[in-house]
Amino acid sequence: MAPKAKPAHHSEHEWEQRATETLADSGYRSGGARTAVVELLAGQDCCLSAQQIHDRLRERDRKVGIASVYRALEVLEGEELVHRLEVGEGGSRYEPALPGGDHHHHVICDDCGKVTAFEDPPLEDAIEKLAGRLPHMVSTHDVIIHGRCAGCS
Amino acid sequence: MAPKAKPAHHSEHEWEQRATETLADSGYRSGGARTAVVELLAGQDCCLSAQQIHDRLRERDRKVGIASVYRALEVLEGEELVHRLEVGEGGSRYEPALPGGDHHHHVICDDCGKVTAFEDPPLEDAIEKLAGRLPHMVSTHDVIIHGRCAGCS
DNA sequence: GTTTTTTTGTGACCGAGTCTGGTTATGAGA
DNA sequence: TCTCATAACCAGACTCGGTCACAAAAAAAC
Repeated sequence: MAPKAKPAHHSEHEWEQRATETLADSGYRSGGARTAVVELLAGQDCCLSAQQIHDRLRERDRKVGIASVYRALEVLEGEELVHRLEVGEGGSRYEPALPGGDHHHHVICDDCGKVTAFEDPPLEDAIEKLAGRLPHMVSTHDVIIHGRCAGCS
Repeated sequence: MAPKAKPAHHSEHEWEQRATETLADSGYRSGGARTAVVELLAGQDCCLSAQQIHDRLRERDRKVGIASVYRALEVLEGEELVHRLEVGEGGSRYEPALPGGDHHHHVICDDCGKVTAFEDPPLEDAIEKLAGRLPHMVSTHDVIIHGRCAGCS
């Protein structure tokens, strides 16, 4: 029902490959910092903050500047390769955008701050129908559920 | 379908009254700044940023400090009288919380930044059912739809 | 009206995110 | 392979939303 953390499977490498190609096609050069960010994100399935990305890269001895992380994320978001979401607590989070609307949403524990992903087809359905009724050109959507996780009750 | 800006009607005064009572019951004294914030919010039906609240109060010659605005909002959120939401673009927004789950969600135009409210019973329904399936004690939820408004297309 | 306690405003402060300038790496063309 | 224009990089300065600390002002309690 609520897949916790899917183990690495092929779609992640697919994403990395797609990302690399898309960036090249759009005329971006292959610098170290951006590549490192793409590699890290590829191995990740749920959202990370820019700071987390920065820290993890340093742990792996990829000394990229924080500004480069933001720049890379900005480019990736522009190419619709990552999805940025605001999750409260001041600060955006980023996750790889999988193709074909295959996406999940997030539950936040207001106690411990833990973020968990979930998928729910009926919810997607309701949103899709709703999108047709709005006078907007709908591109993406985020659903954020607040509550208290099992551990904090 | 998507009510733009409902004219002031009784529920707003109800909210103001309820807010005042709740605050008094919880032992808060009636200072000028918090009262001003409550009054302003009561006349508002959709979300405002702290900065917007601060500015509008100054326009009305209520010289409240920005810290007081944040403090008032923090208290009101704690009493579940206002709902805080993250809408992107760095910064929270606040709106009066109407009783009984009677709430709306928001569409953001990624071009001009305009925020519009909408209601959608089927969506609420899907979320309610989903909440039962999650291992969390769900308290609130936000749905944020990104797109391009009619004016920006 | 005096005392006690909350509330308020100011200004210093913090941290996420952005911008800038100078440096380094990339890739295309000779 | 060498050159060179340009993209990408990093560090550090800066912006801006939000918080903290503290002294002054205002409520309630007496």
